[in-house]
Amino acid sequence: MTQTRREQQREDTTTEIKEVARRQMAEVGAAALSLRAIAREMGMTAPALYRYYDNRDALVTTLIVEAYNALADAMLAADSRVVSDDFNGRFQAVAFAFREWARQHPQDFTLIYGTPIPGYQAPRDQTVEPAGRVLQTIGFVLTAAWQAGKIRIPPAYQPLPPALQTVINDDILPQLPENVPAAGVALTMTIWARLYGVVWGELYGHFIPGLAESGSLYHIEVAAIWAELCITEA
Amino acid sequence: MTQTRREQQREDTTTEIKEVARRQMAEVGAAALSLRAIAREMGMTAPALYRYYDNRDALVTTLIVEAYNALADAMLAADSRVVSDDFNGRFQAVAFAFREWARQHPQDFTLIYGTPIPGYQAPRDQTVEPAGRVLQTIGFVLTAAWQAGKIRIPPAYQPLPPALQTVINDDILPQLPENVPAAGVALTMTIWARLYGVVWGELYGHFIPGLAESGSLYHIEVAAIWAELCITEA
DNA sequence: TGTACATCAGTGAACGCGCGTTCACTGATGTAC
DNA sequence: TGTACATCAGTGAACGCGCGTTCACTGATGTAC
Repeated sequence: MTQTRREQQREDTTTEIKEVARRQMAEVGAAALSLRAIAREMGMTAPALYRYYDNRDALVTTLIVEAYNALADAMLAADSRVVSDDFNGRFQAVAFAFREWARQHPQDFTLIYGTPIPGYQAPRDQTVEPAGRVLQTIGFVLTAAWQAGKIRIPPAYQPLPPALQTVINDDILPQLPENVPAAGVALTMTIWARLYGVVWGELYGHFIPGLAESGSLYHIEVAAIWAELCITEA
Repeated sequence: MTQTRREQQREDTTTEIKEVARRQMAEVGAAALSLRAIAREMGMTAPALYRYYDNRDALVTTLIVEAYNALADAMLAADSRVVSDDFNGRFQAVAFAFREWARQHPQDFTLIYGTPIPGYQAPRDQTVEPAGRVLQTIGFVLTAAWQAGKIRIPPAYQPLPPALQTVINDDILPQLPENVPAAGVALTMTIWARLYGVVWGELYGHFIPGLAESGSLYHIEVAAIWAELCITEA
């Protein structure tokens, strides 16, 4: 089924709106994203944008969903480039893809993981699933390594506090493959937090200015995470 | 030296401006902090605020500096409430004070560690020192525990990558007490990142909705950090 | 192939609102003699 | 204790700018016969 000229143009314009929006987020921040400014940069008038998005929030939602998906895809792609039984290699690949994507798309990374936009409420039915994909990508590698007997779940995760155990059992595990242990879900989340914390700190200078480029701290952290999990045969 | 009525009033008004500003940050976010809105809420006209702050950015800088200091003070106070040779207890106290303060002052926590305000450039000569106090509070406890031989610096930190080693030696160590090892500085920063990552994730729902209240994940993470550092005598 | 009609992208004016900052000013508070 | 003067908090009008969204419209693209 081929596209008519009109459909083609509509697609192009939609793409351009998102591109311009992302560029503007980099300049003025997501909170100040302005339909009028986007239209101006595109040489259109603002009301024309309402042909493409119901309102400003709908555009933001699209940007958020695409950002989560792009990040998860980048991580999955990195994982697939490593031999599947090199679990340390796969974890490193996924972890560095996370950082790389953040550095290449700081405005998108900030959109999804930075301060929420005041007054904007993300529609859960659209954003929850893509947001979960990022965590699942980390969890996927960990699960594989764990099932292969190459990593352990640290003692601090066992037993889980009852409240956490319940939430994970009820809300999370049903949506995951079988054989994923509840403690592994908790572990995945804290590992995400570790990666995120260092990337964010590098990105916005919460450590030492000028340190971000090298990524030294991130290298150390990724190595430390694996060392903590890895089962070394004496 | 007693204050005149005028000085007293000036102080009160200055305090009130900051209070109102913080409340507004909670509502609309730091990026949308508005002098006119603050004045309105105080029953004044906007130009009057220029008697107290040179401009909007000057007010923001004050809020940032006070937030860093309040957080560091809360952590130091928590530390001082624990017997000084109970290093695990002190670390837990400091770590939980960090989380508690974030939960009680989410707008201030977001101001200092969230997305930077677009167009606002923090004056380094005012913000760097207070920002450092937070990291130093963590480092202070770790250093004491390390000097007492109770914790080790994990192998991933030794040797440090040369670039990192150089920056720490040149820019950081001169401002710290003697006997602080360079690897300890790096460790302090990644530990901050771990605490920060979990707190941020809880605060803005990047894990599981409804999980934040219990703090289960944070408990696990704090325990896991100490377990990784602790030297257990067999 | 040609004509009549439907679709829909984009316009331009308007509504009602917000902002930071400046300026000349009023009037209360504080001070020096 | 009383008077003259200096200080300074706060006002109100103005400048020049921004925003999201609505509405009635024009004119090009696509479609059915």
